[in-house]
Amino acid sequence: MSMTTPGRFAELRYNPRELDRKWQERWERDGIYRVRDDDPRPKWYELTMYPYPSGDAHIGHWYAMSPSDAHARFRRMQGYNVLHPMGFDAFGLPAENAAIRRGIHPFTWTMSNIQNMKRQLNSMGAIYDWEREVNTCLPEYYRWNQWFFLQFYKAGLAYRAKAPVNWCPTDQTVLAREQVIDGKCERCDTPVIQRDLEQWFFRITKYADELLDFSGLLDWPERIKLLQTNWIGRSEGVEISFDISGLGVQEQELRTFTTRIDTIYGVTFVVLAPEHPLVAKITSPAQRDLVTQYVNATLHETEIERQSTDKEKTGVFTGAYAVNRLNGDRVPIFIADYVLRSYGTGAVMGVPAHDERDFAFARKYKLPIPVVIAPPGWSGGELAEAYLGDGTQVNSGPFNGLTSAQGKQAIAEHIEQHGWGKRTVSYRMRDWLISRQRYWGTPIPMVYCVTCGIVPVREEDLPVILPEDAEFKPTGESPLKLHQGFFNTTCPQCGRAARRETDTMDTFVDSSWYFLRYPSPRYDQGPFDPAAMRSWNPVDQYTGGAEHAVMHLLYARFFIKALRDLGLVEFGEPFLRLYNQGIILGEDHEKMSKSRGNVVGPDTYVETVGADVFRLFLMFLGPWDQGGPWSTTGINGMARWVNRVWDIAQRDASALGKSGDPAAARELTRAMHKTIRKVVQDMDKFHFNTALAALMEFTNKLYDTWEAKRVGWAAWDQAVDTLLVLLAPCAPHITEELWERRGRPYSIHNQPLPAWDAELAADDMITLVVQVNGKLRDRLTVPADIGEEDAKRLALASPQVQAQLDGKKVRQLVYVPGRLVNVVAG
RNA sequence: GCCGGGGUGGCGAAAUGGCAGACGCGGCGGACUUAAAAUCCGCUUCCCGCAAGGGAGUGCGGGUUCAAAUCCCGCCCCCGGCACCA
Repeated sequence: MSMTTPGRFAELRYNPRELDRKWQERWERDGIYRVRDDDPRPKWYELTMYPYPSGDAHIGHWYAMSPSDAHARFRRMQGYNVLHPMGFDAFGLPAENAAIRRGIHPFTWTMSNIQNMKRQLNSMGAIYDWEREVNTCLPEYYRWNQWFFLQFYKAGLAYRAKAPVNWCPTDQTVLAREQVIDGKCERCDTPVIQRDLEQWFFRITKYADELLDFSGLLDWPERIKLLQTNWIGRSEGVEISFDISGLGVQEQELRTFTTRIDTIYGVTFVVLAPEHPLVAKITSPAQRDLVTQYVNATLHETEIERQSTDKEKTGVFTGAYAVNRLNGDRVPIFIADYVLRSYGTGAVMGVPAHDERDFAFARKYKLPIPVVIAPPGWSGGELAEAYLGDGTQVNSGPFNGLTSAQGKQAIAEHIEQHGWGKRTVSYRMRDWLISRQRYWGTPIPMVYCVTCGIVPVREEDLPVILPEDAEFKPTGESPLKLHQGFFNTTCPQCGRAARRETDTMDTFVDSSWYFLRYPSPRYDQGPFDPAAMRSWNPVDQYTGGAEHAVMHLLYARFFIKALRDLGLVEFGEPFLRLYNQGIILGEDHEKMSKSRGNVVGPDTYVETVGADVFRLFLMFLGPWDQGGPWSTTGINGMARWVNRVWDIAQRDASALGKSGDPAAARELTRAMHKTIRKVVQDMDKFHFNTALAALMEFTNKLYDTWEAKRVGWAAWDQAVDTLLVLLAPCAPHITEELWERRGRPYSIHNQPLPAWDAELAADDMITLVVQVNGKLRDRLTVPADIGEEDAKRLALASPQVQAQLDGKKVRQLVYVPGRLVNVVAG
């Protein structure tokens, strides 16, 4: 792997390696970050998304984890009993690929990666309590995935069905959705095609409406809620059937879904998805060859080809007609690949005048385009393009003259009265396909018996252990299929020979409940100790990348709602507050990836500048939620500041004398209280960059104060101690060292956060800004409690203002208390 | 195409109706040094001016307001997500 190597850095006044090691060992020995469930302080569960153990932590891991650690430490110092655990999302594809390519067993590969990543994470100096570590690839964890699966199966939330899946023709395997990038296989770039296979699903759509309700959340980014809302894609409409009783097939009607039932009188054709089950039945002998050809062509189309919106609409006439029951019109039935089998009923009514796609289709196949919703000011002529807006119903029989909004209501009622259809809701979201034709995952605990059919494994027989002695061959077949000892089993019901399900679960199943496990990671009577789980969950603050908006975050919300309905948890939302950090890009402003060779590794930085400088630098880069390109320029500035803190904290305050100038002490105290306020408010909102800027300013203030030699040692010491305590969450090692050197009681991390006093933070004198016609003309230093009359008088008296007025008449005086006077003249 | 985020000095960025550019990087100057580095101090948006001072300025164009980076309308560019969902 090529890595950007750091250049030369400013020399630190201490040895960061020794200091980091000293305190990490001491904290570990004393167990100061060990978390107790029975601590009387209020609990705070602050979680960051656990990493996939890829082997080497990169800058992105540090960018996600060191600020979240600082925030958890901040809450800790605010007086909460904080649980901030860490674990590993240890199942997944890369381990299996390593096995195929290099002959290392996925377990060995994963565990050695975890070991290395733990070393790297420990070098960060986080408050992780490793006694609570969760590792999803161990049977003690994944057996509960299987147990949940069985509960879901019993409750009808897990089911098996035939479904189209993404298939990579080169790798000869099914791909997960997230492995399909722009319609291509993420590994070999081969365009993916669709195949129908028997798969296991979780019935997430049952919770679609509840997942749209975010009222149980305390603070989530609007953006994520919007992404989930759009992903779920709820649309209200009408399922309306067309009469096909004249076709001589078993089905008497053809069901379509529309959100524009007001346009029903404008239907001039009906389109089925090529995979629609009716296609074979209704196609006329004359059209059979063409239709078969089209269906086959569609099946061989890649996803990108089929889904491309710029592609010209194509379709084939089936030779059959359907009757629009509202007006008795006989309209042709087509098949076209732009209609999706999986949405709605897999069939749509074609209203060319009021739908862009139908318009293009009708143009191409010379179908009529009657207007049924008159646009405002419509002359009665032909439309140049589809009109999608509201208007007045025309050519709509008894509904003429209504607005389209009224038409929607009236026509829907009319249809329901006649039993031709009903108002219904469609969702874009599909059920969650959890089957993976992979080895390195949780075996799905199901057995196929010739006599009994699909039979669940008995709960007491869990876990279904992933066999270690699997053979990894690049055939695309799961090693489980080839493993006789695993594959062959007996039916839990009748005892006869049976075969095991060889698919494993999507790893998003693991991450849907791992946060319930941290409070009791070794518990073996159930997925979690109910009391421990309850004492911490739900998660108070979750942090992680926004890329998980419609996957992990949505799946976990579903999972918890399902567990609630199974009576396993009492709450309906797993994560009360969510904050998304941004993404750190490479120096080339591109996403970091091994293939681009722009990956930055943290280890060299930690070795040269130490954990604290590196943590601080990442937090100071810019707003945490924004991310941005990596750059080492500036890391020196952080080392320089840390040196200044190092220096200032060790100055001998007795050199200042006992009693200083009270005014100078007052000024230092004021700066201190302002700093406390700013830092506490900013840390609370994850605004690390501005919190650190405030601490830098305060450091500069301390330098000036020392030079002036006007404060006594008591005020000085209090200010320096405060600086260290405020800095401690972000820079845990040096603050602990300096705290000790200053003779303060161990540990700084057990100190309470100081409180600010608004009165002590208040200014005596303020700068009164004086504007003339909105332009800055003067600044006056005045008492903070100056009255309106005095302020206006002083402003007018200003020579700068007088010069600007120059005979002009003063028309208005705008006074903003404590801020400015604007003289309006003309 | 639709949805979301963003556009401010040479650079990372502050400021969410009231002093634009806090803090930091880089740069320039000074002190210390035989010298350099480090450190400390000062300056650093652009233009005019010796200066005092003046003018312009937050992607572009308009508007609201005593006052706009901030609010409103129209447009351009960058990043992310979704993308024939009827």
